Amino acid sequence: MGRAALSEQEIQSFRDRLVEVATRLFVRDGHSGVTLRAIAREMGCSPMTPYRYFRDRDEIFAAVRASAYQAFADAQEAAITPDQSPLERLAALGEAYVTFAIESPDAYRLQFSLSQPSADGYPEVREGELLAWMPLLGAVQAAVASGDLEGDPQILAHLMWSSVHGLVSLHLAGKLVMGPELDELLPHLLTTLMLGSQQRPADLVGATLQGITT
Amino acid sequence: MGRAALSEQEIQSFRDRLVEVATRLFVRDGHSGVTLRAIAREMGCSPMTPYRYFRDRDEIFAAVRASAYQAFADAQEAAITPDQSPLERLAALGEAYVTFAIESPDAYRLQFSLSQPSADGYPEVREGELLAWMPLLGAVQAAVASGDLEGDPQILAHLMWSSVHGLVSLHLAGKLVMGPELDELLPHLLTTLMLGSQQRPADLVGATLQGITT
DNA sequence: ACAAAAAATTTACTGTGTCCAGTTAATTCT
DNA sequence: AGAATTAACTGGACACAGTAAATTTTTTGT
Repeated sequence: MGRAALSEQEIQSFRDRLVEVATRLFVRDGHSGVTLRAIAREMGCSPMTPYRYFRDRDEIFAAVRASAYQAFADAQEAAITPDQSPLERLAALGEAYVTFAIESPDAYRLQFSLSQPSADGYPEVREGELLAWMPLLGAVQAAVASGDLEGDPQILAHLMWSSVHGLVSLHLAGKLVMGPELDELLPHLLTTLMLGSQQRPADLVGATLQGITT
Repeated sequence: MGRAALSEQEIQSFRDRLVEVATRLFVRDGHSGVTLRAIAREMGCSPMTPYRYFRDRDEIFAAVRASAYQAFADAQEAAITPDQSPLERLAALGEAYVTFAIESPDAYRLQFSLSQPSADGYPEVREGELLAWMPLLGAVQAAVASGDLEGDPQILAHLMWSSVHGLVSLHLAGKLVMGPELDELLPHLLTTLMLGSQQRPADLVGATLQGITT
């Protein structure tokens, strides 16, 4: 009949390459440096070619975001080792979270900036979010199961996530310049959250976390 | 000689009107709806006229941001009443914080979104940030002075701010759809933070805050 | 009334995302 | 092998953005 349609494999490969290029541009030139035309120039194709593989600009950015989430989830997974106690694991996840945000601020911005278009209609993005969320949830569940923390794991995990996110977020936005810095605040935040979420003697939990986060 | 230069008063009045118009557009059409041309159309002047009063687009947005901070600071101030205990005051500030963010999500985004250009070089924005920060810092200082909380007020205030900011931030980004909602998380967050920041019997502080935030 | 100077507008330029019409290239049927 | 079909791609427009330069309008002192 006619020309064969692109195979799933070809489509995926083009998409992957484009996401890679877009990410590089993002890191190099920041948010406003990533234009369809710049991507196309960098890929050696016409500005319209990407439209065969993505509906529009938003879908391209959704793919880049999904990829960023994947990298983030990997970093979270990598922070986990079998020998950690639940609290140690929580502290390690917090550390990894902050480290990722500091080392890849653009990726982090891409994932969490408020002016990002919502993930509705982009299941890959939602999927990435869930993937990145699992390690923390698992660690909190373990901590509750072991009696290190008390409360609903879903709620506790949300509190920790949002708190650390808020801290990182303000740091990246350059709003922590007056007064204490991120390095100083993170241990305080973690210990405060832990202390507020359990019944054990405060000095015990505090000592455990201080040993990890400093 | 020639024509008189614009008085300081005229300049300020034009700027104020423009910020007002821009804010309205922001609320109505969202981030991408606010263009210089739309502002000019709405103000009944040519697209170039604003350039007499602002250096460029960034400076316009800085003015809008400063104004948003002002409104935010006002909301914080309004949440304070003389008869509140330190802990009640903290809870009230947290409530007011969240309420403002929910009711004026665009203003909030404008202030805190990560992809916002930094406040460097825009002293009015920095000033607004400081203004919005003072009530919380004051309340924390009072709470430490009264013995309700323990620790460095600067650090404690930062922890509270960033935690609540993180929560609101994730909510506005639509990332709290799975599991617990903002209404449920906020009281938990506040009590957890308070409990983690003091030595008093947990049930006492918890009861006080639960009474306020629900 | 006139000249000069500042304000405001018009025009034009570059760069954006995207639509549309035309072109190229690959595959299959005869 | 050759023709027909059809998907992939290209290049050129368009509408919109921010803004620089030139131009016009308005206001004021003489």
